[in-house]
Amino acid sequence: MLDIRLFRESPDTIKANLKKRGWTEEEIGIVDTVVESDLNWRKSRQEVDALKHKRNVVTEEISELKKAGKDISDKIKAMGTLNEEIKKLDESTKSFLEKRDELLLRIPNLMHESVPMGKDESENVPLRYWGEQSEYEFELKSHQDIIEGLNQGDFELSGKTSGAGFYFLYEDLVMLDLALSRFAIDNLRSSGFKLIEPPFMLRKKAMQGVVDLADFENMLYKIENEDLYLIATSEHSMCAMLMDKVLREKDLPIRLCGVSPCFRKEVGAHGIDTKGIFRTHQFNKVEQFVFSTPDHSWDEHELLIKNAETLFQKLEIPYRIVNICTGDLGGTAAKKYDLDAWMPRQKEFREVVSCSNCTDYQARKLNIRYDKPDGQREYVHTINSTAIANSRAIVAILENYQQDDGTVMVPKVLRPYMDGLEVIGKR
RNA sequence: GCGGGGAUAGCCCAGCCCGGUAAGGCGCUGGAUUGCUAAUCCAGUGUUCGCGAGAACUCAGGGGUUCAAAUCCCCUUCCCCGCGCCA
Repeated sequence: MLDIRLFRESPDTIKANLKKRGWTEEEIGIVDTVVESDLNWRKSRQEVDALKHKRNVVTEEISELKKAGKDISDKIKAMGTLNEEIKKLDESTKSFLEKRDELLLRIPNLMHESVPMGKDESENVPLRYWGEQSEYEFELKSHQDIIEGLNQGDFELSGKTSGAGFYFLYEDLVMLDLALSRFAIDNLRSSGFKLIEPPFMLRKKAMQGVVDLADFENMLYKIENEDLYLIATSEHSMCAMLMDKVLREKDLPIRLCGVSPCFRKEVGAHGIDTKGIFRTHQFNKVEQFVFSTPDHSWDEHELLIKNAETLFQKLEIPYRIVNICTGDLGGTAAKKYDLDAWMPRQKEFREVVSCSNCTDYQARKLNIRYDKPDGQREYVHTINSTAIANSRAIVAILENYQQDDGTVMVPKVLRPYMDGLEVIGKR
């Protein structure tokens, strides 16, 4: 969430940001409502503080009188009515604050100036391209057909057991999945990232600090009768793991490499991706996550996207980097790059990596701060990026590395992780 | 799941029995002193409100008793030890 001080000092900054994000004038009115409830709270707070001060003074007097052995019944009587007033006023003060904070949670992050203006994903801006798109002399197959044709997985069985959006993978594709994880892990660890296997479920309090409110409805699976949600990425666990902590500046940046399955409801997802493994309710992913000082978070953001690019370059899969525009940027991020891999069969670039700087938006919700040498205490910045989203990387490999006989070459860098296997054939 | 012990500031820890408004240490910051460093000494070091003087809050979270709660009572969460169950 945003700093309440910004609403007091510069509400127009927030309004301009909302406008860029495509909010209507009416929706932008929420900013004034926040300012108003903040004023109400502060006013009410001052009144109740004055009464509490009075109470503390009387308490002190009673203590003195009692020591002196004098009568205190008058004082105690006055205290009764005072306490009633305080209780009443305390409740309304609390409700003003709750209203303010509830509204505050609905207001998205301030965007970086380099985020391009645009109404939706069609106006995202490609920044650079890498790799050469191969020429194919034969008719390319979809990744689903390749998987089923080679008997390396099954979607009908998973449909029966679990519904659409799940998959069974067999043999070489399982090994490929594991190889991708290990490939990404080894690269990140050698760059100094700390390897983490996190909890796959989080309490609401922790989850709320990391995600948008809407995500609870559209993305997250809840465990029945428990205060637990399945993570949709290890970003969630890694970000929440330091909630309520005060870090030291010398320990920053903290660079983490998370490995976990990801669970997503994908409400609203429909159409071409219903079959196959491109968009699923469950997949494995290696994630980069950084806690940084505000001064360095933009450097870290660039570092993470570079790391992701390095992985795809080593996999020899053509891609482009896209700067996500104002109208398509999620509420938590201040700026986001996508890495879109070239899919020769679909003849288009598809998102396989997403890299966001959330600045202090998550840190403020989770209360993650750091001590500066001058004694000041500030919120950290959080930056996250996919390293490899395995199922999507597999799709990219199947599309790019397929051969005319229906088999698929294994990218060279993955072969050491697959007992030297060079070609995925029929099982 | 059962029994016992815990949760206090960035970290460690006292106070709880016996209610009177968070002590001390470490670390960090500033200052003094000193060829330099170290050591030593002094001061500061939770959150919020207030232009300010100042004030309120803060002892895992919530409720209660009381003029007054870190302290007494109840509920919840988490951690540790033992038992049980278990990949």
